[in-house]
Amino acid sequence: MTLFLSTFTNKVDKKGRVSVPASFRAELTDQSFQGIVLFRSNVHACLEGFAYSYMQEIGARLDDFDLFSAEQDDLATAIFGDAVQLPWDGDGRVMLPTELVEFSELNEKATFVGMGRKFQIWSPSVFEARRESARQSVKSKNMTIPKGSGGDK
Amino acid sequence: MTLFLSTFTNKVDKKGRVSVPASFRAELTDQSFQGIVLFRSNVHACLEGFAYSYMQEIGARLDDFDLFSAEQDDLATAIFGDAVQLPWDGDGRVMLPTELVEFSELNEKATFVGMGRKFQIWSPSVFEARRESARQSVKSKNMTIPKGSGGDK
DNA sequence: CGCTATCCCATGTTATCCCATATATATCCA
DNA sequence: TGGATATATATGGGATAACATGGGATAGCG
Repeated sequence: MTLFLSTFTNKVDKKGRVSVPASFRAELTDQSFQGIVLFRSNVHACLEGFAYSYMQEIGARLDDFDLFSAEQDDLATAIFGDAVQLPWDGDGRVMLPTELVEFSELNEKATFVGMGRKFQIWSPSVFEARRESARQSVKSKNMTIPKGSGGDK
Repeated sequence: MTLFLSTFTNKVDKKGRVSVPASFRAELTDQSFQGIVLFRSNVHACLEGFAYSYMQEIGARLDDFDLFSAEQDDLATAIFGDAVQLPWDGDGRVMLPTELVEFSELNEKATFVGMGRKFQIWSPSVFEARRESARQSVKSKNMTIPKGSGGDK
């Protein structure tokens, strides 16, 4: 099972290419498609990345809906229509489409954030702000982690 | 397993030809018929495209209806009766029949929308509205994709 | 014969491939 | 232990192929 961990910041070259962190690639070697699938986040100014196999899984689940039903149509349009399929080259780099670069404000560097089954791609400066706001939120609302989980790192 | 992803907008030239996106073609190379199967959507002002193999599966699903039921008859007529087989040329272009062009208001550009097992072809401007409505619908109705391959929807 | 679709080739743009280099970490042997 | 050599990763850039598109030539069909 794929598990994306840790944070890496790589350079976006003038061709629009960026190296996918090697440890992320290692999680994705056994799939039919050599690359990643990206979406725009509908919450933050960042991109969300998934394994191609994860998309296949969603495709299979959508088959449980009635063909031509309104739900199936809406979901398929919102999910698959918005997805972008990016193969990597021999050196593990992908080409970020300009729309996605603009959307997530990736000017010269891209921060890959592992989030388990998925990962996110941020502009480093935007991500710093996001990380800080998350920290503040946890602090002010006095959030805690429910018992049973492993504890702080 | 075929999986149509992302959206592509291509030009319709004065001969009525459109390039089928290369990534879509790649999903369809292994079939006996070199081309796509199209018919008019029963819901939207767009065209629906399928892999030939998926048409066979639809046929199988239709068998779940009573052989002479009114619904089976209606669906079979709407889907199979309306279907058009379009072979592509050496460069991956298909000729859109004028009835289909008029039905879906494809004047000079055509937007191919990946929807997993199938894809749709829209007039770009019409699709913009559709995309927004699909997003809203997913959001407001709180739609989710069922977990696992089980039956719940 | 005239219309239209199919085939074929040309073109510009852009992505992909491939190799070179830098840097860091790991490995090995004296 | 030290120092030199390997391995993996990230990055830069030139050569090449792929793709979308235009248009002419040819073949089929009415």
